Amino acid sequence: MNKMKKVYNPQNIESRLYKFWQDLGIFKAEINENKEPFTIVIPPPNVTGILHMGHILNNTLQDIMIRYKKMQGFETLWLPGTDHAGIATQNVVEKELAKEGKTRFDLGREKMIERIWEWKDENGNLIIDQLKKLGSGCDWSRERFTMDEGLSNAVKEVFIRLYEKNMIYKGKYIINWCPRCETALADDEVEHEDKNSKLWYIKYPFKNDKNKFVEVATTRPETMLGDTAVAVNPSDERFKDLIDEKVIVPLVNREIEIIADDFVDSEFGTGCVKVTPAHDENDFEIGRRNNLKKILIMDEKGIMNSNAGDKYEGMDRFECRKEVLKDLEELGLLSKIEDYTNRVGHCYRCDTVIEPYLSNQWFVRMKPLAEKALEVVKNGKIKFQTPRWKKVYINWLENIHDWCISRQIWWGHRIPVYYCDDCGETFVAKEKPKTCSKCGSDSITQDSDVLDTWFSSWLWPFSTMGWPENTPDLEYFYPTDVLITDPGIIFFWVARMVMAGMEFMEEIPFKNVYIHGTVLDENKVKMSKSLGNSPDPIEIINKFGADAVRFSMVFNTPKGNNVVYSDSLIETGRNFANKIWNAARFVFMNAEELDEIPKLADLELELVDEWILHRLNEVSKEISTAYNEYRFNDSTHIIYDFFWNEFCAWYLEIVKDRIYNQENESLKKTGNFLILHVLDQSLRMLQPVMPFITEEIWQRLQEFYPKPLADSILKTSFHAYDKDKKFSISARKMSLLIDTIIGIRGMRKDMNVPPATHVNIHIKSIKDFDRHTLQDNSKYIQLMANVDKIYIGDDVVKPDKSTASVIKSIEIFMPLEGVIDIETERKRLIKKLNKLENVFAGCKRKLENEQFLQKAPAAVVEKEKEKKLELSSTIEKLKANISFLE
RNA sequence: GGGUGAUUAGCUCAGCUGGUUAGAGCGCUACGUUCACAUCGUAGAGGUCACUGGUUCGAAUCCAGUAUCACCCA
Repeated sequence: MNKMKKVYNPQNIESRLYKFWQDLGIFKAEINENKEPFTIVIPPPNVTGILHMGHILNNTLQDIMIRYKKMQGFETLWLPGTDHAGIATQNVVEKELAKEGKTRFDLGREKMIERIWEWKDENGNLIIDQLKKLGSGCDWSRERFTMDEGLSNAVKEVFIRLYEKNMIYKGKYIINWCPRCETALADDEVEHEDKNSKLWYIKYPFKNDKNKFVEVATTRPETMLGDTAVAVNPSDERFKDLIDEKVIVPLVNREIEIIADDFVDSEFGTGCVKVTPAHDENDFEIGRRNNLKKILIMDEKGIMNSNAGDKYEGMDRFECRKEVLKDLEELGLLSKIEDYTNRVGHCYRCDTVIEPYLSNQWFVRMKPLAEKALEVVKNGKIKFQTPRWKKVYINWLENIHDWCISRQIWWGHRIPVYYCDDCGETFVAKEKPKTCSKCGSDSITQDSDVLDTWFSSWLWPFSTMGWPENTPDLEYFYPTDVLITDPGIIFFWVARMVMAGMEFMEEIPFKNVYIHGTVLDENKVKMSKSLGNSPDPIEIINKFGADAVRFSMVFNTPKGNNVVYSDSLIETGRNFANKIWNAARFVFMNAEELDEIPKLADLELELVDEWILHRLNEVSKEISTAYNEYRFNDSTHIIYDFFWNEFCAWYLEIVKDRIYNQENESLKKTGNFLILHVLDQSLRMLQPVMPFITEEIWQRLQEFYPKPLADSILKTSFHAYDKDKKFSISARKMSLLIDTIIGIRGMRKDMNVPPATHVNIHIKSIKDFDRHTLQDNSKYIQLMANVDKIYIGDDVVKPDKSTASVIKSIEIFMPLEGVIDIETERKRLIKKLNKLENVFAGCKRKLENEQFLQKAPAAVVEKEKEKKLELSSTIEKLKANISFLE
């Protein structure tokens, strides 16, 4: 066997093992009718993306479920892939082009798309490789990309089906326009940011009396150039008489009317609102209700056009804002400027300020889709494992707007709509028609827009499995079991995937949704690319090991809550990995190879053996339950405590003596087997979280078995809870011994007795159970508390010059020639006494309360009585020991 | 403006359907290198569970309100 280094170094081990798993084909899912499937589709990362800390958490959780379920005997599939990220990817390549002094228009559509494919082939795999470094057990043979042929076909299919059901329409509406990307965006692609801004009050003169004005307030004064009305609330008494009056829009000298509309909030500004139907969503609605003209005053780049007037034409929108204000000021029409905080929309891909813009776009009618998506969540068919997000989901769907799906870019799925250049007829089809069925023309042009990237990823749970074909994969693996993702994506994915699943598969896409927390930096700020506050996870993996990163993230992320990241967090995992490594190292240094694997029933067990088997059994149940309930955080704490504190700190320490000194061959054999057995079982329970180190050690462990159990730990099974393997009495005994040992250690410390100094101990114990337990296992006490001679009896008396301690009903005395300081000793005991007396008082009060005795459950009352009895016994003994000191 | 959540040890947080002597990790203090591990061991200090009411025999836990903070949507 290779010698194990004193400190665990994950560096070489991890990459070697990932290759080992792939060579074994261990992540490859096969359709197997004898097994139940367990499926997860990855929320496809962006092809331009690089791994950030959120991905680490997200993919670790998915991997844990996959690995755990695999060991539970499920046929597991974790289907990976990436999405094409239309705007983002095109932006990346446009930036490259800019360096060469070119734009996409220099290349032309076809060449540009070719160029992006090249970029994708070269760089698109970065994030996939990073996922492998993390250890993700994805089935890479099934890897998908949203622009694969199959997935593209699914997109066309869906567009056509919706179009034919009249659920897709084209129309001129206000949409979110990014003047830099020069495309429309959906509502949820806009990020709102609080901005310290101004509210400008502008006077519009009346047509008939240039010395009278109405005053409006606005945060975007440049839009006044496109105003086609001023609106007031019809019930606002102040302005009743003004309705239908005509006013003049300054600077452009347009004559507009004062109209009445319920939408106007009388409290806001002056109560009179300027209306710009072509540049504001609410104004658009007002315009629609009142039949107003819609005047577009800027172009696709955010440059003012001729409608803005000669003076402003050609100016950038923000430049124009300054000019407009200056000019109004000069005319004396700017009456007031107030500080104002408003929410300004920004493009989620390039952070440019969004312009609400009147534009001809394609939309999906969402209401009918939303209804079904609401139903399956409300009736519990889809379960949110973190329930607070269910409310967010429902709230969004109940207030849903139609979805703008067209984008004015080139990279993506081109809209499968064709127009006859001659007669204008529209065709919706997967392939371009050769001739126009109406006029026979062969001059046919495809719609130039592409579809929103999310229009392909909402199909992901089934398009990746071959839909619209009815494939065996779809038959077997769909619906998937759980979607694990972060809250930012509830609308983009979760909700839309449910809609798509219900609409096209007539079946939910996943049975569970697990929304995990967000990774924050040390100042509790969300990590983001633009802030640059996210560390490079790969550097962290290189520094600490993937296992350490995985473990630490899960260990520190409570269910559904955020995690505050710092490097020191990862030290928890690194230290734990090192602990596991060294425990294994100890086992391997001391264990002897087994000729055969013994049956537990044939082994002679002593107390500590029964105890550790008992704990192993209980812990395996707790962990399984935790995983099944998606309590990842709990599961890591349970295994951490068991391994570190119970197995290492107690079992291994006690069993050392047996291995080194014991003469009883039978017990020696037990110890030898159990250190291997408990290590083996612990590794299996840890495997989902820390796959690398557990595999590495487990492989080495095989050398102690007559023959290897399997070629990978992933092919073994998780420890199954056995209710017949409870050793409750032994657990009680062990806990008494542990309390006693800790008590003695505390006495040493309190009395400043160096650990190396041997002491003798006298224990008085009246209860038979306690006394026998202590007597039968006194060697544990000697070993673990470093005690020489030990006297245990019901008639033990306190030796001269000794310090005392009372543990429940047990009195412990430690003779200390010459070192006892009466005052120190008194303080020690009185401190303990005070604490217990407080507890006792509370206990007594409860039991004297008639209501409590009558109304509390009998078991609770009984427990309280026992507690009181025990406390009074301890207190009595403490008092006696204090009185000895007087 | 609407919605969702948070407030427990110096820091980051657990504490599920009310009954614990309120826990963990990190940090802190003291002591410790008889060799699995100093990425360690042993022992310890540290909390009016944001505030005010209410329900209850009993509230960190349930309800209402107040304050502060965070996130999402308009």
